[in-house]
Amino acid sequence: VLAICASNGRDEEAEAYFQQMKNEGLSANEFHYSSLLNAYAEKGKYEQAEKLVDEMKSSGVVPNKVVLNSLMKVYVKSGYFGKAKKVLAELNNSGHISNEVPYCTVMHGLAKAGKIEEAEKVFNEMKAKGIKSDGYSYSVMISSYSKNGNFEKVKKLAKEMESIQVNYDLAMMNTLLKAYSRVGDMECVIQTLKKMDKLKISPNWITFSTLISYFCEEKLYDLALHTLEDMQIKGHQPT
RNA sequence: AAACCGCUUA
Repeated sequence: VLAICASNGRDEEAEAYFQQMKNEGLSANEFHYSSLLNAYAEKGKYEQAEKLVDEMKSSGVVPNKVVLNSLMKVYVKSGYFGKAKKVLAELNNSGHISNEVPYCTVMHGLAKAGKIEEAEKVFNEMKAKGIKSDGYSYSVMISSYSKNGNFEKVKKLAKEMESIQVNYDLAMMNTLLKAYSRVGDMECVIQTLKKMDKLKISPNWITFSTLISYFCEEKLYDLALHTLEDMQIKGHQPT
């Protein structure tokens, strides 16, 4: 049954099996709960998810961090940020937070909803807790700020990010590049590119198209063309 | 064993 739930995982089938289990008086373990909860999370059925968590608590199953994490995801998805933050606090108190991921989930949700100040609060809280930040959180914040047009914040965060040791990767670089191009800071764009080169991070087509459109905006058509050629050399198709 | 994050109107 375990295997069936997991591999069918995503759908109503899992729910059906779960019901069947209960009807037969079998006790569900946390594995069952989490896979089912995930199915709910996927569909944004937050009431169901909430009920499930209550149920599992009352039946003595301890919600592990995966479960709580999934629950948070549902809340964020449905716009219940207050509840999401409560779950987050719960995670905190029980010392279940091993990384920044849960914070990022909330932050991202807040940022997407345009509640950037809230997101920043979460962000600061995270830092205050001394949770190691490997750059994902910065990515989230930077891109939200650049979307919001808050360029000072973008720069500040970017600097801050550079001052700590972060694991740069492609998505990060793309985030930075996009943010810089929105700010229109050519210097930083170039610097970022150099850094990419140094770190042997190879650009993908998103990188290229970000660059090209930025260059075009800056009327640097030669550069844009050059970038385009580069792109083809690396085997990317221009679209 | 399972879930989760950032470039996605790029």
